[in-house]
Amino acid sequence: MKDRFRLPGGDLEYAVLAKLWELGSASTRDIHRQVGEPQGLVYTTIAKVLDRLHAKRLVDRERQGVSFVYRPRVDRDVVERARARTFLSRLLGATPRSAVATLVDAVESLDPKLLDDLARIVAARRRSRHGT
Amino acid sequence: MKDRFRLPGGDLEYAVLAKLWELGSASTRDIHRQVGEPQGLVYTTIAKVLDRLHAKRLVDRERQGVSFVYRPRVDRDVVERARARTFLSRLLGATPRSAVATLVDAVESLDPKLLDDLARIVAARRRSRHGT
DNA sequence: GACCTCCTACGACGCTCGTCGTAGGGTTTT
DNA sequence: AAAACCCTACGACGAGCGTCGTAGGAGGTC
Repeated sequence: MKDRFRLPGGDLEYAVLAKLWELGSASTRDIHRQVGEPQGLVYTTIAKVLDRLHAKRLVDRERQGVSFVYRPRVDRDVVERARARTFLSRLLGATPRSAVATLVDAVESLDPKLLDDLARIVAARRRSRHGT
Repeated sequence: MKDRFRLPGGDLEYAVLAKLWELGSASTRDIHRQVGEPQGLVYTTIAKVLDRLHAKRLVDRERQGVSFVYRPRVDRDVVERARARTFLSRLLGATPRSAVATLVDAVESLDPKLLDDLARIVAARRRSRHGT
């Protein structure tokens, strides 16, 4: 029975969590400097986000003197997969077929180079499926 | 100077809008029967959503006797493209490269058949790019 | 010891979206 | 006309998130 967690619902939550994956572990101050400050966010904003991440059981925290040190509690892959699924099923909704084209358009318009990555990855996935 | 609108932010808003595109025009009652009732939603919920869609300038309404008849004010393509871009840039975020793979995984896990559509569409897009 | 600094805890607020409830005003039915 | 019905307008509420402000503790500095 695996411990449940709730996905990060917003972009800031996700950015903070991503930074934690990157750093392995970090204090509120660390995260604030690296994620909050560049966006002009106040210290307590980051503290609150970390708090919610903790409430969602996405991170562990450990007291270190006065402050907390946070570290991810869930594998990045697991969260990212779930997140991608959530986004995608919302986007594709009821008519996946026709929406796939729109999705590809969006990928292209975001950065045409991504089309190459996309082609490569799709090809690989399909190949490995045939063997399955 | 094109008239601005705000994207539908939630799934219900989007579903209602999609139904309007499908029908061309419809009364609140129509939409309620086709979208609300199947989900157990009360009439006023749909009325409110339509109201917000109107406030977002996504639909026009016209009085017809006592009730309103709504019709889309913005092309489906335009909204869907914008929507896809929004979702995608949130999903891909800062590290598009690695996230594309996750995206493809999600597509596959949603419905493996979509991989074929995806491959086809990507191929077509890349071909037409080379000519560009 | 008085003071300054840093950290967390807690609560607030605004905005969005899903979801209703209710009031008030026409329309239809009896 | 009275009763029943339907429609919109308006307001509410809760949850999720981003965003702060402030209180109060714990430790270091003068």
